[in-house]
Amino acid sequence: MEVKPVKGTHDILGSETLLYQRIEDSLAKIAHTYGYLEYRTPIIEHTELFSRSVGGSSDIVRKEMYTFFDKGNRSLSLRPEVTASIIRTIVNNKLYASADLPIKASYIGPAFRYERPQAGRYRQFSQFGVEAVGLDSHLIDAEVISLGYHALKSLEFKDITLKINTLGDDESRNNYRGALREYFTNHIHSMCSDCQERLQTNPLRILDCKVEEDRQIIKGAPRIQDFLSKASKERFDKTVNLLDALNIKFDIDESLVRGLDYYSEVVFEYHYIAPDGKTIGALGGGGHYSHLVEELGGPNLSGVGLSFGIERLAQVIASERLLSEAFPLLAFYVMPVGEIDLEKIYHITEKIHRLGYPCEMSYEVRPLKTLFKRAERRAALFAVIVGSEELEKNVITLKNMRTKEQSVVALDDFERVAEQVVEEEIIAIGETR
RNA sequence: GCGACCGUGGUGAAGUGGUUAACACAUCUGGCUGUGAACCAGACAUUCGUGGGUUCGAUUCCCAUCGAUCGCCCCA
Repeated sequence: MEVKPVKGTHDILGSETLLYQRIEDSLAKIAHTYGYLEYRTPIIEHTELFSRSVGGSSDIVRKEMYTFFDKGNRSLSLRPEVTASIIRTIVNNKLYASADLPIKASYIGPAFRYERPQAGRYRQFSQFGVEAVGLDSHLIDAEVISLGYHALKSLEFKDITLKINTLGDDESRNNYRGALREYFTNHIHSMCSDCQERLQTNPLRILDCKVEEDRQIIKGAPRIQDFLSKASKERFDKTVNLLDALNIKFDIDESLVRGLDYYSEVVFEYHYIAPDGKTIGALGGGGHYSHLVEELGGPNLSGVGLSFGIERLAQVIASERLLSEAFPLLAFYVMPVGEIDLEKIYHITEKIHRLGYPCEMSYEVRPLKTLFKRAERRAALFAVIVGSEELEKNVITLKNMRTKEQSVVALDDFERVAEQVVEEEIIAIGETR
């Protein structure tokens, strides 16, 4: 009986992995540029960590967590996101006491949510993100938003929609939440069942509802802008003005709420709309949090963070053919010809490995026709043809797969020729793209 | 959690209640002792996701189940 992969998981194989590595390298580099160092935390945590951070009223905690009891009867969960773990380790290690603030952490790794898989959504997926903890300023909010924006730019995304909103501070939100409850209570009988539930749990979420009839009602709802405290309003204006000055385009979207309970003040999401109009939800998003550190047992420090879904990035990059030039190729494919000692061919191949070039040999003698097909499949730059004629003279026949030009090279001279010819070919290929 | 649609070889796929399950690509063998094309001949699914039912007979009809894909919800 064949064993299938677990629903919502996926294998990443061979050349696809090259794309993932390319994306991850690019993201890590951006984070490093902004001064964020990578933190690696476990993928299993005490369930309590997430119920206290992500929030008991969030869908993520209520119905999407992989929760189980271990043999010591501890309730553990696979992490549905990484922010909580980063904050936990900052608190555990009391980094706030010794490090300069803000503490800047980046992360990359798997997260798990039990949802129905669909386009750009998996039960195990990878997140990249950053957290800046311990500085309460529009400067750091803008920095994180800018970092995300430029991360997408570095991956050659062109049409990014950046949505921004503010949820205000505690005072603003309490007042606003009360006003929303009051408003929607009068209309709730004609609204969808989800909204009826949201009215109890988190009325802010009603603003996100996609049901057409409900949207009409939502249009008349009170707006957060009218309930913002002076401090929140000023802070948001400063953030937005700074982004303007940085030449980052964004849309203010008052319906943007986000499903994790710990956010306050600025929140944002990055969206991509394909030329054919298709979307796959948010590529990434984040926001500011005021009480998360305290909630997890640390001092009263605020933070701001963002995260991206690697699979979603990869999906767009693959379908829009971004980054197509970036993949490493096989430099040499070694082809044995005729009746020949394959060990001698292997020695030549080993020599090329020692020089540091990606290289493979055919482990069997096949018609050259077949070997050329294999070389093509491997996107090899050069064929190295070796038969008894070559072995006798201590040479190899070197053929450029693209131009089909062919020359005979002395084995003793191979290192020098290879260096020159590979470099030239990489440049030439770059120019034809 | 709700809904739609699908499940035939390595891949893309056609098909029918009844005897050899099309076709194409890929792969392999040979025609052709060493150069990527083309051509020719041949090989390649004891079997149509899994389990059950209807039937003389099921890949085809029915039910269940699992899985893929997509939409809603939510989010990455």
